[in-house]
Amino acid sequence: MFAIGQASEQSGVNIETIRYYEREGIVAKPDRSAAGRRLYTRDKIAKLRFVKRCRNLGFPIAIIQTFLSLTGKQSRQCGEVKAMAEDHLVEINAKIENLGRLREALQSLSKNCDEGTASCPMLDALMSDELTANKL
Amino acid sequence: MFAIGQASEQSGVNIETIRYYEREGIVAKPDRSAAGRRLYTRDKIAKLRFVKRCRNLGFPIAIIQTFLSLTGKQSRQCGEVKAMAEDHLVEINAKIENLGRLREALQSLSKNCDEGTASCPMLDALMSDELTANKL
DNA sequence: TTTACTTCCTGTATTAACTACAGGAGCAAG
DNA sequence: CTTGCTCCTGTAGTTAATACAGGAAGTAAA
Repeated sequence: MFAIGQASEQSGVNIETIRYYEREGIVAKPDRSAAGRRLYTRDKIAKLRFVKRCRNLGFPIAIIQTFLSLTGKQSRQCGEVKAMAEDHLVEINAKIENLGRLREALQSLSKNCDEGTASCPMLDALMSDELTANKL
Repeated sequence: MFAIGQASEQSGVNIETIRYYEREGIVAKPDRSAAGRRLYTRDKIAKLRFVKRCRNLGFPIAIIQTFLSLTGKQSRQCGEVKAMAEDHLVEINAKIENLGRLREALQSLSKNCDEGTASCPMLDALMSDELTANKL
């Protein structure tokens, strides 16, 4: 079992943020030591890390909670799980596509620098609404 | 020239958010009509759309401002531009990798549903710290 | 075991990035 | 010229954190 400071270090989630997630019911309450200190299992720390990653990718807490809930469902609710998973796949694919375009833009910018040119056609493409505009 | 409502519709950025960005100096002030209404060029709307996409991908405003500033720099500052672009590429690659893993997890979840199995090994992998833990 | 140092506790306040009014003015169609 | 929409400024509320304040608990050397 790990103290909150270790949980924070291992998950990348700020100590204050961990307590905030607990207050708001975003993650389950951890056990407490005799003196009332929070004690985290590896499993709970893994969940914190997952939340951290998803937040970093721009998913709101509510969506992350559905991600987490998807894993815990009984197979009885399988149809529902499947539908939700597939809904989110569309959004995730759009994000991957947009990140790919941003990456190309920055690569092109970096390459143009080597060549002494100043403009960047990739950045213009990134701002255009011709592709995936409706997905984000 | 477009009114703020049209700019909002075309960029996906809420009207109130556009005004907020202007107040905070995140985007340049638009021209005004004789009666004082904001008027947006296609170019300004493209920038709003870019900000929107980046926010959606989890980048904070400050980073997005550096993205935007990268395009406008003189080639004199090329070295600096290149270094910043490459810094961000590391982060973007980590995001793409994590999104790829999330996608696999959801696909595996959806597939497991078809097969009647309830657990999801991919989601466990997503929560592990063995890969790219330090990048996000 | 007393002293010193660090981590943790609860509770409240502040921040970042929006989002939602309130109250009033401008514009466009019938 | 009035009905209905969009826009204006300004202020207040929301979400997701983040930052203290003041105190208790663990840790470890003197």
